[in-house]
Amino acid sequence: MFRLLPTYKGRHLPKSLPSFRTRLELYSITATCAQLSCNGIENENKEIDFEILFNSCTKTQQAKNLHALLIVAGKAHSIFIATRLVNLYAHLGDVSLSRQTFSQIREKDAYTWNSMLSAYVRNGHFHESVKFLDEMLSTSEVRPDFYTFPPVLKACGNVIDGRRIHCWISKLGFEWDVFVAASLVHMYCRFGSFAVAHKIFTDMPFRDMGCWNAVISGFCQHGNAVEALSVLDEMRLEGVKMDSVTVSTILPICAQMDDMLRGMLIHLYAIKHGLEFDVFVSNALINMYAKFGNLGHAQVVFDHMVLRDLVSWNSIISAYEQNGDPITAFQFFGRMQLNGVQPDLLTLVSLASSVGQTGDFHNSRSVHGFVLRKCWIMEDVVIGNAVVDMYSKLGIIDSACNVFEDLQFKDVISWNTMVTGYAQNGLASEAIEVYCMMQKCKDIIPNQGTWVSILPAYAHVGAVQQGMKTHGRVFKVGLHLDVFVGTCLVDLYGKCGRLNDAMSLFYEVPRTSSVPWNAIISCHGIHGHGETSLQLFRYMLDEGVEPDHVTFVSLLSACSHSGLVDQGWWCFHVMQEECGIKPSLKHYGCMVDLLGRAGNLEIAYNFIRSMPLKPDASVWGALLGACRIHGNAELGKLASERLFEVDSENVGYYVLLSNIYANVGKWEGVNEVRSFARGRGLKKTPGWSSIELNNRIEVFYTGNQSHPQHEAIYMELEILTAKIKSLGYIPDYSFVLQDVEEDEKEHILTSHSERLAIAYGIISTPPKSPIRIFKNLRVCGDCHNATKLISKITDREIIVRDSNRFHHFKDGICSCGDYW
DNA sequence: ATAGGGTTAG
Repeated sequence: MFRLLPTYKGRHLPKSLPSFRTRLELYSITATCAQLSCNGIENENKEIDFEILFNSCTKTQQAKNLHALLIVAGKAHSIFIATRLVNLYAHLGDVSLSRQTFSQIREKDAYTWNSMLSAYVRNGHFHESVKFLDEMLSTSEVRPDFYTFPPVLKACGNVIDGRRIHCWISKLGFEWDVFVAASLVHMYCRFGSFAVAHKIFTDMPFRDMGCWNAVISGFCQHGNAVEALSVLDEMRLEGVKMDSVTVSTILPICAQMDDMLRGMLIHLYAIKHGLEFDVFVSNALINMYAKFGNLGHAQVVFDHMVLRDLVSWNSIISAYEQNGDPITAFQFFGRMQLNGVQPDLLTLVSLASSVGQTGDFHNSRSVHGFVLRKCWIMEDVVIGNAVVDMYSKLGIIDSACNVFEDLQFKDVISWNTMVTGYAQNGLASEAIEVYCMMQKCKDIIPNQGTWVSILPAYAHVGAVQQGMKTHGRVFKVGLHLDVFVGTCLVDLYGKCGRLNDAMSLFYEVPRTSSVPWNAIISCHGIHGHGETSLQLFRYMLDEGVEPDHVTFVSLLSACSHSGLVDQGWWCFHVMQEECGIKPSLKHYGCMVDLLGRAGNLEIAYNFIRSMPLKPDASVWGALLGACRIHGNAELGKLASERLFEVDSENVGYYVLLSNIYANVGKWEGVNEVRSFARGRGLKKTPGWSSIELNNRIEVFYTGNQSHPQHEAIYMELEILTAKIKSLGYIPDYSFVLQDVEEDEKEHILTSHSERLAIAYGIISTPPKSPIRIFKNLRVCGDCHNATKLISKITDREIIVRDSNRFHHFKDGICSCGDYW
């Protein structure tokens, strides 16, 4: 029967020689055909059973081969066979082949048209399906029947199309078919036309489970959970029992409404009524328990499943990924592959997110490569966004940016992800730039996520004016009272030195979660108002808000900025004994900072040695910083040795150590550290300060003379220096870290970036108006002293935020009381 | 050979 092959030609034959694999498949189908044909084609009286061939096709190529075979066998023109082919291609996901086959059929009946219609719907080509229905209605070839309408009702994307189709249904008299009516009800509910839906529903002469479910799921898809539940109650009052469809519709609602009890009761119901082993029900249960953070229950449901499909595997993988256990998520992915289940787009979304959490560089490339090979990045934004997010979480911001730029279609979330990516990698100005580009896209409407990504970027560079403009926009849409947006605003005002504004906003946002509390506690902390932070913490406890690990980081660093050693110990104790939170490295770092800054260097060192965790760079770095403040070169050397064992790449620490040596005049030590750092290819982070004027951020680098007004700035600085000298200012050369002559030292001090920014502020703003400065590094002690006096002679408030905290200078004193 | 209502997402 392989005689069939030479005649296997025509437009369906592939142009090039089929691959070995394809040929194998071709032969196997041909062989089956041959077997059948022995008593089939040769014996004209018997029909070949093509059923088995249709059922054996699992890939488009196989279907094409079968199609070719059918042409050769002269069967393809049978309307029956041709319609089956339309369906086969549709099931395999290739609508264009369905359509091609459809067009080649000369005389089509309602079956054929209906099949093509559902081919579109099944593959998500909703717009085409509605157009196709119009085509069908305007042809005289066939008349639609009640199989025609349900799929297209499911497809229509707006209520206008829905109404149009409803008219046709009424005209043709199919309105009271149960399936058609259920589809109508569902469609109207989806678009929120509950009155119409309800009318059809109550007028129905006969209602089956499908109708009830159509109403309930219609409400759910419209986001109306409360209505959905009330229909459910109504249904139960009428004595109708929930089936597996009802249960799997309602379980996600329980998760959405955070109603664990109801969810568990429905789980019990499912067990009692034997719905437990329905794949949809089990999958919905896994997802629900995952959303409640109850991985144990999710796991039990998964383990008890007899049959698992792709969604089951995706659900358990995402359950672990979303609950912070990416390692287990990956293990399940491995098991899934061992079970021969092929991953889909959603699997890869979870994997990308898992990689983002583990920081696994190697797997990030695998995930990206896999997605590229499958061409999924072109098909769906979601996976593209997930990859962008993955790269930015790994800090590979260039790759993130490349993927982002290559996205064919970008939605709000793509933009938000990119803005957040830059912001969280410390690249606030790039984040702002991307946000500006986004605003130029007319079809992108910012949402809550947009504000949550851009506001921290503004806070980071101190762009309070732009931040306030955003506040206005947020206010217009009522999102300023959203916990997350509200907290970002609190943080913005706090970090931009407007504590009063931060406080009044704080009182407006809902305060039942720890999120806004953490922000306001931290804001008072960096302003040196440690006592206020502690007071807020007490209020928080009084209001019954449960503190989390972030709360204690904010509190401990607040204590540290204000030198509240005893209170810090108290917090450290409360955290463990009363809140049951195990201290993390961050908490230990804060404690070392607190003790060290207060001058208890020995205690800090012993504290580190008694830690149950292996100290990381931030812990040793805190000790090193304390040694710099208190001029302890000996312990500093020890701390730096431990420090470079765990992190030898951070320039900041080399600078600190060399500063310690410079401070005590050990210039050979300075040179040693510098050449060591240079040998590792590390360059000192240049210091800069910025000031926001007229919605623009101006940046000054230390010693920079390229500013258009630099002459005026230096002249102003000379005048200021002369004035403050008359008030008793003596330059403190211990902050000059170069081994140079005295007059050179004075020049170095006066051209520190913060002084340039302050002088610029003084000559560019009206007298007595406050000046707000940002500095990327810590303010040096000499500048601190000088700024105090400048605030006095110019009668201005000068607010300087450095990498560590706020300094509020007024009338010759600083809010930090020289403790910084 | 065709039909309604169901589970996973950045």
